[in-house]
Parts: sequence; structure tokens; C-alpha cells
Amino acid sequence: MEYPQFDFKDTLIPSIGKTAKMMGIYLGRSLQQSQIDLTSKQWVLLKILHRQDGIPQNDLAVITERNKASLVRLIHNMERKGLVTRIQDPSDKRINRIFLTKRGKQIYQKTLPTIRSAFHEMQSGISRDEIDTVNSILDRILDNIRQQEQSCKSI
Amino acid sequence: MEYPQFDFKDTLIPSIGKTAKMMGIYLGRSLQQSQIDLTSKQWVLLKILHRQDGIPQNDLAVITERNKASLVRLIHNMERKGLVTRIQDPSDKRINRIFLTKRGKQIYQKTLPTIRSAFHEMQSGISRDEIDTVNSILDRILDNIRQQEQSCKSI
DNA sequence: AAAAAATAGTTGCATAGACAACTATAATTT
DNA sequence: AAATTATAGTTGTCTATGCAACTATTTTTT
Repeated sequence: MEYPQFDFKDTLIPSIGKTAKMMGIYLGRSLQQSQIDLTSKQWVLLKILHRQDGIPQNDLAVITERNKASLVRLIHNMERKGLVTRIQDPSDKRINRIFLTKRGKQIYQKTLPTIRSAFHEMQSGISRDEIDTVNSILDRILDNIRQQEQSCKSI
Repeated sequence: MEYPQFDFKDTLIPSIGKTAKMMGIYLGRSLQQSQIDLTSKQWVLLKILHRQDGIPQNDLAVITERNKASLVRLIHNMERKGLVTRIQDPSDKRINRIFLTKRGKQIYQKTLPTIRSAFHEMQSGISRDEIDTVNSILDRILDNIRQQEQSCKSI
């Protein structure tokens, strides 16, 4: 099958990969500079748990579009730091529910000024409209990928 | 210092991180399915070397916005697979220049149909204008980050 | 009810990558 | 010319993560 000739500069892979990485690094460094011992990935989990405390481990993996094995280790590291706890669901013993500890909640609150400032700096000069535009295009790409993966599985 | 209240759904970190990761995974799987033993990161390096064969290792790190230590291992893995070679620059013995091997060139050519098709599928329904828009916004974010890092260093 | 399939989580193994500390070489200062 | 600084690359240590293979439950079939 033939596809239209397109130059790779017209594609998103290089720019999106770099930008995602640099945003993560910048966020992580900002946290370190504020004496907060958190990585950017750990922060994202805190953020999700802040809104949906006690959700099953597997749901966390789905939400973050992350392999469940990766999540096991991420949770494990956060547990060692005393940020979260795993509690087995009594009605379905396969499920671990993840809860923020008191310390986890405190630290999340403590991150907010740093996080706001970091986002403010990274997105300076970029309007809300532009952010919405980018988000909607990225969502369509994600949908395309999910659809492809789906159609692969059904073969 | 106070920053305007913005909700984190108005930010790019989650969507951009997921999308970048999923694009990389999809690309890697597409290559595997075509019996090509390459990761998406390795492919990006092949692509750069295809245009700029023999560039110094450090330049590769800068271009890919990657830590130079990470690049050492990436190059090392690609060397083990016989895709690239390191050759010390005789006029400046600090520099390693990275060259595609014959095999590396062949494999790069072999990837092109797979890569084109994968990009086509991921970006289906997305116009060139939209891609340009996203790229330009991402570039501005990268610039913001670079500027911040710069101003940190000078303190 | 017994067998099969699905689901949730875990572990081994691999790549990737950041950071810091280090070596070797080259360029700049003094 | 000697000392200092800057640059390029490497290695140790840690986090993160995908994949495959595995165990333990629960649900669905037969």
C-alpha cells in the first residue's frame, strides 16, 4: 500500500517527544528546587488520587495510559516514601485500592504553588484557546492509535 | 508570588505525555510487526544520521534534547546491533563522530514504508495546518523552558 | 458443580533516561 | 609555558516503563 509522500518534519513525533520530556524534566526540577522529593510522574499520580482517592490500581494504569506493571513499581516507590497505601478490596480480593496517606495529601498541597508557577512559565505566551486546540488534536491522535490497536487485536 | 488560578485540565502535561508515549509505543510495535528490530528512539537516531552522517555524539544529544549520558547507552545499543560506528575525530580527540554502517543504512530504508504507514494512521484526519499549529505551539513551550533554564544558570 | 476464560496484580528482563562524579583532551588565562 | 577552565565522553546509581510469563482471584461456560 502506498502512502502520500510526507516529510518527517511534517510529523509530530520529534517535537512532541522532546516537549513532553522537557516539560517533565522542568516540572521535576522545579519540585526539587522547592525541596519537594517528588518526580513529575509521582506528582501526576498524587494529583489523580487527590480527586479520586481509593481507586483501583488498574484504573490508575488505564487513566494514565500506562502499563500495569509500570504502575506497580511507581506505586511501590511512592509507598516507600509514605505517600500512598495499597488496601485490598474486601469484596474483590484481586483489587488493590490506592489511597493517599495524610502525608501524601499534605505534600500534594505543598506542591501547588510550585506546580502553578512551573506551568505558568512553561506556557507563558500561549493562550487558553491554543492549549485547547493542542489538546483536542492530541486527543484525536490518541483515538487513532487506540482504534488501530483495537483493530489489531481483533484479527 | 501569585499566579492566576488555572485548572490542570487547561494544561498540557497529561495529554502531551500520554500522546508522546503512545506514539512511540505504536511506532515501535509497527516496526516489530514488520520484523524490524528497532525501537522508536533508535529509529529517530537512524533518521537523523541518515541526513547528517558522522556528526559528533554531543550534537546528537543536543538535537534530540537528550542528556549526553543517555545518548552514550543508546549509541552503545545501536552499535551492538551493528547499526552505527563511533569514530574518534583525529583533529579533536575528545569527539566521537557517529556513522551509519552499511547495515544501518539498509535497515533505515527498510523502515520507511512501515514508518510512513504508522504516521499516516496516527495522524489520520489531522491536517497539515493542524500539525504545523501544534508544532509551533510546542516549539514556543520548548523555548520558554530553555529560557527559564538559562536564567537559572546565570544566577 | 467443574472447567474455562477473564481480570488484577506481581516479578524477571530489557531499554531508556536523568544526574552526578569522573577522565581525557582542548582552549583560555595568567 | 603553566595553570585554569571548558568541552566531550564515560560510568555508577536511580527512576520509569514496556513486554512476557506467572499467580490468585472472579466470572462465565459447559
